Amino acid sequence: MTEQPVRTRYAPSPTGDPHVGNIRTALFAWALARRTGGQFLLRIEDTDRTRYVPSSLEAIYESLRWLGLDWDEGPIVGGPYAPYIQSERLPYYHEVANRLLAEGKAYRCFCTVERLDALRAEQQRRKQPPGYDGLCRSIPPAEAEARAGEPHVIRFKMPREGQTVLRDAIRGEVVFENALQDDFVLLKSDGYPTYHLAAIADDIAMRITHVIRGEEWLSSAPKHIRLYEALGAPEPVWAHLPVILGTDRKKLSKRSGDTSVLEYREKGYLPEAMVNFLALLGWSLDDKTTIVDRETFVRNFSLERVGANPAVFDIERLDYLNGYYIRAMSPDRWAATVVEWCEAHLPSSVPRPLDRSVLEAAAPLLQERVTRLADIDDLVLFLFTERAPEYEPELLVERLAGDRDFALRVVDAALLALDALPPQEWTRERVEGAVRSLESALGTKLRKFVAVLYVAVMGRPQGIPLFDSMALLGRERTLLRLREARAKLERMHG
RNA sequence: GGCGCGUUCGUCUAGAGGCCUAGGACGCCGCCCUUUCAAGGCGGAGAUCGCGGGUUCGAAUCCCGCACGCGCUACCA
Repeated sequence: MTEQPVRTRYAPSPTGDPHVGNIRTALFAWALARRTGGQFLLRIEDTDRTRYVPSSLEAIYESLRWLGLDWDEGPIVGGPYAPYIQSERLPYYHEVANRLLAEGKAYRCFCTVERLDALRAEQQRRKQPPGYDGLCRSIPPAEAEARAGEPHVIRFKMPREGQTVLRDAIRGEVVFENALQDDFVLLKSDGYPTYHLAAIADDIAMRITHVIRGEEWLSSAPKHIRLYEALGAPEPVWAHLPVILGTDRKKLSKRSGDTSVLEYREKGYLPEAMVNFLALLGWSLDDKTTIVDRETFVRNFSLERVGANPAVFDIERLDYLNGYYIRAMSPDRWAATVVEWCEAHLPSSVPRPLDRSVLEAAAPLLQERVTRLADIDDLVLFLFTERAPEYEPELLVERLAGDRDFALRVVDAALLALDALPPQEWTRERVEGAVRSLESALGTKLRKFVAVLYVAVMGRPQGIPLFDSMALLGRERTLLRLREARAKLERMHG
């Protein structure tokens, strides 16, 4: 509905790698900005020096880049409201706090941490709503100014009566009793602002029109609404996104599964799959659509179609989408993806650079059986080793009801038929012909005995098609592996 | 404890009073295809719409209560 260009922002705090729930918020904020032809900003909220993790800055940029969420203003790219890192904007927050102080909308509080702790403990013991009791609110301004050199914080004067109404784009009206709110801290004693001050002061300064954030902020919305009012700024459109839960229905965290966005990249998930997955976690296009590419998402996104109920992060849906996008790739792009992935992920014992022609030939075979890029590893490793990857002899007869003698006959027959193929005739077609000839030689259907050959060649009973595998492997390595399999079978009996 | 949000197949969801004997997708089961594994095709099971009251000719859809889940309750974000 919103056709006016909108300004949204993603404002993470650098306390670690961005989590999927967090990045979903970024995705929605980004989509709304793009959809309306507005701007999407990135702002770093590093006002808690004790939780600061330097490496997370790069992780934030990398996560956004990976998913294609480009920011119009923010770190690196700059913008008219720079700087976009809060620790570089301290003077501005002091200015805002002082203005509130001067207008009597805030006050200095000299209460010690000890008193606050004791107060909270007492309130809990008496089962009273916790919160600052407003002791320092009554200190005469003149006295407070005289004591300005002492350690203190600056608190906001919340109204003590009446209600504050939040009009949320996703949840409708939410009413809060002012009597239940307390005078929250604006400026900490270390001179840094709290989230409340910094976020709102910046949202105002940066002309943010739509504040899209997680549900965990819903409870503090009245504080923010009152701050907007005190600063004489028009309220933005608020939208509190539901939380994302783990399979255990608890808020997604390290305990209930992987949460770091970058970890999904390392496991071989495609950004387009992740975007599609995240887009449908809380938002829907209609009653049928489940494949939503980035463009479709942007073109159709609206806050009106975002649900208010928490969603479970179901990895199986992500897997499905990832497989879908892998199969949807053009053969060329897929081949390039395979080469790049293998160069970076095959064991270091495999010499580089890898043989591109082998990987390019295997690519189409991989495309229809890979869910995550990491699945490629086990599927192609056998092509880059002299012998078959290590395997137990029992594996050779596993699908033959343990019939060792039969397995031996299969291998012998295969050896005979394949050895008869001269090197220049070692093609997929001829290999297939040779192997299929075993049907009559052994008097059994191919499917009844191929498993032995799969294991002999690739060390596992399943993988990419056998004839292609043998063709790619070449005559010598194939025969070598069959002979080794034979030796294993002979030794087995015991 | 208080305040707030939420509650449709196992999961993501469609549904904004009659189109719902509740639709789609993932997953699951079966069949087909097939050199393994997949992929693909076809079909199936699966939600008395958290529970209880209302309002209405009629409620998944509106109202109230309850239950449960989650969030917040810091000089953290």
